Amino acid sequence: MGIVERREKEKNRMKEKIIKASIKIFVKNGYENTSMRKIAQEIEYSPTTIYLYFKNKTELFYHIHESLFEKLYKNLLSKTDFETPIERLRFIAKSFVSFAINNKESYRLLLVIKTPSTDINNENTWNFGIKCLSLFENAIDELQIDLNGFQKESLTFSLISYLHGISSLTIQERIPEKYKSNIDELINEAISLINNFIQKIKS
Amino acid sequence: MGIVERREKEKNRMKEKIIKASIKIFVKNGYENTSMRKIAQEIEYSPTTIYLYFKNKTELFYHIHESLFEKLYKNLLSKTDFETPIERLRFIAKSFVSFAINNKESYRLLLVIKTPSTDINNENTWNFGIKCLSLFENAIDELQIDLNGFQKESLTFSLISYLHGISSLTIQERIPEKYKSNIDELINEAISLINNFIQKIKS
DNA sequence: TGTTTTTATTAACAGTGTTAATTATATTTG
DNA sequence: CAAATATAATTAACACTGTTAATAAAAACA
Repeated sequence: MGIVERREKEKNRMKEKIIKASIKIFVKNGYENTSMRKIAQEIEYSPTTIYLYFKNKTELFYHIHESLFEKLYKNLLSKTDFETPIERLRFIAKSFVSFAINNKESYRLLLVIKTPSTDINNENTWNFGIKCLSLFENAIDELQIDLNGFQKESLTFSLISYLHGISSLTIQERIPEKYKSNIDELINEAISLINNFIQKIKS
Repeated sequence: MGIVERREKEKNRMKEKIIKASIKIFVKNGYENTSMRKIAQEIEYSPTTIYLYFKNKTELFYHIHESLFEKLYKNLLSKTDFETPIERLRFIAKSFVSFAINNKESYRLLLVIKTPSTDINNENTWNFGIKCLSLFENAIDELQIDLNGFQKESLTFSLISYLHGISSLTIQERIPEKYKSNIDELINEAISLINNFIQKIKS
């Protein structure tokens, strides 16, 4: 059954082609300013062809979402050798914010815009998102501190909330001038805050 | 010149009418799902009439933006008598996150969505936004701690970033189940973190 | 070759922000 | 008061949007 196999392959290649073009358009224009017609133009097919491979814009976006998370994940893992556990955590935190600032539209698509469908929030469809979270969780784990019954997840979420707050306020340009300070400094603060919080738990 | 005066008044009344209807629609449907036609329907005028009072959707949104910030501001000020300065800070912080969670779409319009125009980021047009920030700044001020040369603004921004991170991740439903913990607990953590950070600066 | 299945396209619908042209309503002037 | 002018509101239209139904083209199977 070589034919069936080839057609399967061609179908996947077409899907990839659409996704690749979509990423380009989505990242360039954001979600709302990306139209099916623009994507179609990019791949030189008619707009409705896309609907033969993806149910709708939402479903297409999900694939882009995943692949953008993968990109973030790779960024967080771009360095793996560290002297101390705290340095690892610091690196991941800095990389996270750097990614947001250097890939504004990607970050918006990932964590800022309203999810076009609740389906995306399905845990099963958050493969690389979960992986990113796990990186933080592991880094905190590696600090080998006795959390004294305190929830590790809670601490992880705290750190991520803080980093996301810095990132999103920055890229959405919702910060008045006087508050705009050195981002590096802020991240160091974030780590300090977490660090001190840990100290407090220990004692 | 009573006629000119009356016409001026009528113009303002019409503007108010449009703004009031717009708030309703914007808060109900979000920015993207609010159309000029829907607003027009609400006030029982033709869609293009709105353009006689506001340049475009963006300019109309700016007025809504301001009035939503005012609403937030009033929330943060809904209690003013406190035993200790730290309790004041805690109240403001809690109120901020509560506002976000109880007024999701309002909060999205205020601080999450991509600003439709850079004009909105003009400092002059952020009256109540600045006021909200000042509340935090003052509350931190009142702690009467020696920041030891550390920037007060930086600390304020840190706290707000953290609170915004918690708020936006929560209402945008970007948090996997296992990380969803008690919001109150998280806010207390936020204060603790800030507190501990302050302690560290002092020493 | 003829028939069936798959793939792609065109036409269409209801919706969007916004502008230009037109009508209706006041106000001012003769 | 009637005519001319200024203001307010409306309708028609344009170029977009996501998406579906109907049609055409291409490929696979008989």
